[in-house]
Amino acid sequence: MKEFKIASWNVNSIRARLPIILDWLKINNFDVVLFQEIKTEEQNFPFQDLESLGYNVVLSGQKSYNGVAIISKYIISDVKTKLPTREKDDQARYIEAWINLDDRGIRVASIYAPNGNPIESEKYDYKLSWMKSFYDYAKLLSEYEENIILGGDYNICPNLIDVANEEMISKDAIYNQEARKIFKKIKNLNFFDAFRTLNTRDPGFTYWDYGSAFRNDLGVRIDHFLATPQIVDKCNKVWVDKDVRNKPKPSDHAPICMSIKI
DNA sequence: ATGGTGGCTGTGCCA
Repeated sequence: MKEFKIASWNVNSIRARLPIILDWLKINNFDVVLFQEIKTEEQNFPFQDLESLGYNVVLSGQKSYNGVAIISKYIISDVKTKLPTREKDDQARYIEAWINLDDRGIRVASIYAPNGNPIESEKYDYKLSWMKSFYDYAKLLSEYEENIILGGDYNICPNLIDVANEEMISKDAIYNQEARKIFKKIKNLNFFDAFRTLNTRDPGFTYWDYGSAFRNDLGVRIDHFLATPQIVDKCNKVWVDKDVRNKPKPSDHAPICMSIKI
């Protein structure tokens, strides 16, 4: 039995956020972190800074947009840098790895789902198409009955409890019915929304727009851990680290964090 | 908050 701590954070450029990220890692000492929107290719990724803190690093990079990474204090194997149900997509929105915990392991994925705004554009069609591919793959994964954590920026606000006020999202692709329906279907495959399972009242916002939104707590919960029951049974806490959203030059997202006794 | 911010890139696009 040991404590395993994992976080997921949309950093909105890993290079612009590097000082904040390094300080945060030193203080919090997570075993695994899933990053989204690293906004860089492999050649400019700050490997050394992260490796010097004791992390193994894998990533699927892209210039300017998107890009996802996984860092782990444990050995990483079985890496997939694309959704197997969507091999041809050239946007870097998915990376998966097996985290080797002595005699056991956890399959983790860092996902960055498309934002999809505005509705009734090809970007929204792309979002739905991507989410359907993700659903198809989640269905395959669900058959293995493993320890699985699918974490990241889903760009989906599941319910009205997950937003400060309804007006903020009424015409937004993050709250559009079709996208939310797919999110629900993934949960019906036996993936639990870990934050909402353990926190029934706390809104758990993970994103606040730049400007005055954080000051006024006009947030929305769009970053999620979807986890198999094997994980949720061992999970004792899921929380959002709001402090780091209040630093100078922050990301517009705060990390979602989870602690498991495994 | 269909941009008043912010990060890249390259003089606009994306969130």
